Order: sequence, then C-alpha cells, then structure tokens
Amino acid sequence: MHEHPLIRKFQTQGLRLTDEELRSLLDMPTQIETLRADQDIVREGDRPTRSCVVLEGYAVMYKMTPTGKRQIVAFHIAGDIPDLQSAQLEVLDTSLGTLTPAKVAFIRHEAINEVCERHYRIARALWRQTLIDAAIFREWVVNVGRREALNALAHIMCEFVIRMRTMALSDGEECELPMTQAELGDAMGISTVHVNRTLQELRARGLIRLQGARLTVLDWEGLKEVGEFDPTYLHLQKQAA
Amino acid sequence: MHEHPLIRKFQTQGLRLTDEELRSLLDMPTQIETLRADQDIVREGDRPTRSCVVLEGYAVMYKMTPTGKRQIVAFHIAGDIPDLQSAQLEVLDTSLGTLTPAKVAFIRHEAINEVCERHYRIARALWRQTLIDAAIFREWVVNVGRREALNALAHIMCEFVIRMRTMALSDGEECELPMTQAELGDAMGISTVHVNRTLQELRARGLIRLQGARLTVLDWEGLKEVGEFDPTYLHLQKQAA
DNA sequence: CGAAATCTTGAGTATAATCAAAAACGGTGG
DNA sequence: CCACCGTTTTTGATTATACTCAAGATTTCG
Repeated sequence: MHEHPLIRKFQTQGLRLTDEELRSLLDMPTQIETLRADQDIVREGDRPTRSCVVLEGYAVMYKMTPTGKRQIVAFHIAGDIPDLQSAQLEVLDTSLGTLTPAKVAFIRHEAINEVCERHYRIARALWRQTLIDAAIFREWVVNVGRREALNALAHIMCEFVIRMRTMALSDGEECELPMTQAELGDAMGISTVHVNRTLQELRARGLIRLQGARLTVLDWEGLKEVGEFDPTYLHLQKQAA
Repeated sequence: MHEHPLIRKFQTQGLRLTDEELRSLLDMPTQIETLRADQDIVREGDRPTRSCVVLEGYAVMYKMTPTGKRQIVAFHIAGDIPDLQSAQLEVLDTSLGTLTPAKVAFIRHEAINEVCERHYRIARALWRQTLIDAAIFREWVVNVGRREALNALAHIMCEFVIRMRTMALSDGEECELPMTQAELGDAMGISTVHVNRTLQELRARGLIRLQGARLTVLDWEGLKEVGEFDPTYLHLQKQAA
C-alpha cells in the first residue's frame, strides 16, 4: 500500500492509478497544517475555496440546531476528504472540526477540478467516494431513527472498526476509539448519560473492552449481531476484505 | 422551463445545457414504465444495470432492519434520479419503491456513463446532484437524531414543499402530500400513533391544514420556525428561489 | 356499496432525558 | 514524581417523550 493516505484510500477502492494519474494527484499544490483537538476547520455557511484531506488524527462533521443541540453526521479518519462536497457546492451545510490533534492537507478547489477534468477516472473515483459517504449517511439515518441505543452504539463501533481496518489503522480486533461519550451521544442522538449506561451494557455482555481511547472487540460476531451490522453499505472492494 | 422533468431539474440547478448536451441526454435510450403504488422498483442487495428517473408520482428510498422496522431515508418527486448511485456502485444498499402510482424512465448505466464521459459538464451536474442528495441525508440525520417529533414533522413538510415548488409542483402554499402517517413515521423514526398526535398539534397551532393528501401551509414563517428550517442544505440556485 | 386501509382515541408502559453530584482520569507544571 | 485542575466518566433519582396494544371511526377505492 502507498504511504500517502489519500492514495491508499484510492487503492482500497480498487482504483489502479496510472503513473500519469498518480503524478497529477501528487503534483497538486497542498498546504499542510497541524491542528489542535476540538478545533473547527470550516463552518456551516462558509464558502471555502479549498478542501482538506485528513492525514493523521480524526475529524467530525456536525450540525448545530438553533436550540444548541449538536448532531454529528460523520466521523472521519486518515485518507478521508470530509469536505470534498465544497468543491462542487458553493455553501457548506455542515461544520467540520477536529476530534483529536490532526494533520490535514488543504487542496484548492481549482486544483481538484482541473485534475478531475483531465482525468475522468479520478473524477469518477471521487464521485464514487462521495456516493459511499452518502451511503454511510443513509445508514446513519437508520441507526439514529430505528435502532435503540444498544444496537446503535454497537453499529457505530462495527462501522468504525471496519473503516479503520480498511485503512490499516486496526488489526480488526483492537483500535483507537478517539471519541468521548458525549461525542458518541451526539452521533447517535442520545444523551451522554445514556451512552454511559449503554456502554456498560456492551461491556457486561462481553462484546467489547473500552479503556480510555482503546477499543478491543472481544466478540466480533456478537457485536455485529447486536449492531445489526451488514457492511454492504460501505461498498468495500474484495482486496479490502 | 423544459417539459421533461429531468431537464427541468438540470435547469433548476442553473445548468445551461448546450444543444449538443441536450441532444445527448434526450438521445439516451430509455424504457418508460407505469407502476402501481407501493411497488418495489429495486431492492437492497440488487445489482441493477440501469437507473431510473421519476417522471410522475412519488417514490421512497428505505431500509429494513432485521427486526422488521422500516426507515425511509428519502422521498423522491418528479425529476429525481433516486438510484443514480447504482451507476457507480455495484450493489444497492437501499430499496426503492413507489409511494403512489408512478411513471418512471429507466436508463442503462452504460448510457449514463457514456454521456458523462463525453460531456464532463453533465457528469459534474450529476455528481453535484448526488452531493445535494447527500446533504439532504445529513439534514435527515439531524431531523431524526436531534429534533422532537413536532419539529421534525414541520421540517419534513418545509423540505417537501420547497422541493415541490422548485419543480413547479406547488405554488408554495398548497401541494400534494402523498405519504400516509405510517410513512411519515418511518421517515422520522417514530410510531404512527405519535405522528397522528403530532399532526394534530401542528393543526391546532394553525400552521397547516391537511385533508387527505392535500397539504396547505397556513403559516409559512411559523412552520419554518417550528421546523428549524434553513434551506441552505438544499443548495438551490437563485432563479429557483 | 362494502372491504381494506388509514386515521383517531385511550390507557398503560418503556426508553431515554434531565438534573445533580461524585468519582476517576489525564495532562501540566512545579 | 506528585499535586492540581479541568475534563470525562459514572451513579442516582425524577421526569418526559414516545411506544405498544387495542379498539373504534373514517376515508378510500374497487
């Protein structure tokens, strides 16, 4: 696998880049920034002129309601381009912030759109990526709308572990789980207190161990079952599995 | 506005098609079918070789949980291409069905991908459309996760009326609301009984009138406020507003 | 006109929210 | 290395929103 998270991501999607495509991608001028935890990168309503690639650390997309409640709509890991949408849509409809200290690479929209126009295969791969993001949003609607806390939490963990494994950030049993209980609650649409009690139930059932930011899946089949987890919606390619 | 729903949709997004682009689009071979209400068009797990354009009537995208609960993730109206994703992703992760009797046009994926490759502007417009769909999913996550029934229901109505108006299917005050209370519940992740009580509250507050499938917005500002509705996420162009 | 679907109402229950406060943890600086 | 501070996690008690079950009224459609 390539060492650059973005290229690695393309590879996990089964895209064999030609030398020229690879060069075009790596030649895009980028600006790399190191960010602290809990820092906004862009905000709802912004009209950014660049998008970012997560190189290290974790990010969240979220929306605030007028009454001050927060809903997290996505967690992002290395290789993700959380705000790729802003290259095609003028105004941001969500905010993006860091979850942990993070390193991100900013790429100007013109650069992205030039590469897309020159290499339709890259445009198509990025389009495909945004379609997978959309598939994940759909699954989250189900998670938040029709699953009880226990199942929803198990589901979130399954998804996160699989995505981490796809990017070689987990061995499939153990990985970093960088979000606090409050953040998990904001992702599932439930309160922090209820997250805490639900976590205890998952532990009591012997499905997971969670100490600090370290998650260990003790019973993968059990967790999948409780989480009603079917990875189809992640649209993984064979070699990724 | 053009009489073909798909072309009209492109126009509402501000895309001025050249004669050649228009010809390429209209020359795509399509198969038009008339469907009854509550009929599946494609199902989760399918690997379709074509996508469809809604010409008349209404469709829903939904997912079922293993315990038999249904979550509707999108309502689709004339001009929408609900399963455009399947042109880029192999397996469907949601099911698509009619809500009412409907007329749809099927287009083979090869035809779509050829047009996209020949006209990058069309590819980009379709990409953009899928990004707007994703933005709507994000808003639905908020609706289902962080809004109480009253606010969520008002929000759904605001979104539906605006989308109908954009496609000239509503004057902005009155329009068809083709879903049953059970379907509204499946869209908001609440029970039918609770939808009923919530509807009564919206009526009691003088915000709407709803008789059969006919919705009249009596107090647009009030409904928007209760629904915490900000249309930014629909990414409408100026002329549409 | 009649059957099926949809809507409505009531009563009892469950899941999860809120409020409040204590315990544990993690990082920082002396 | 330890004490300290802010954050995060945990616990308890009370309340609220929404669910389930059940049955009756109304609408829709063939």
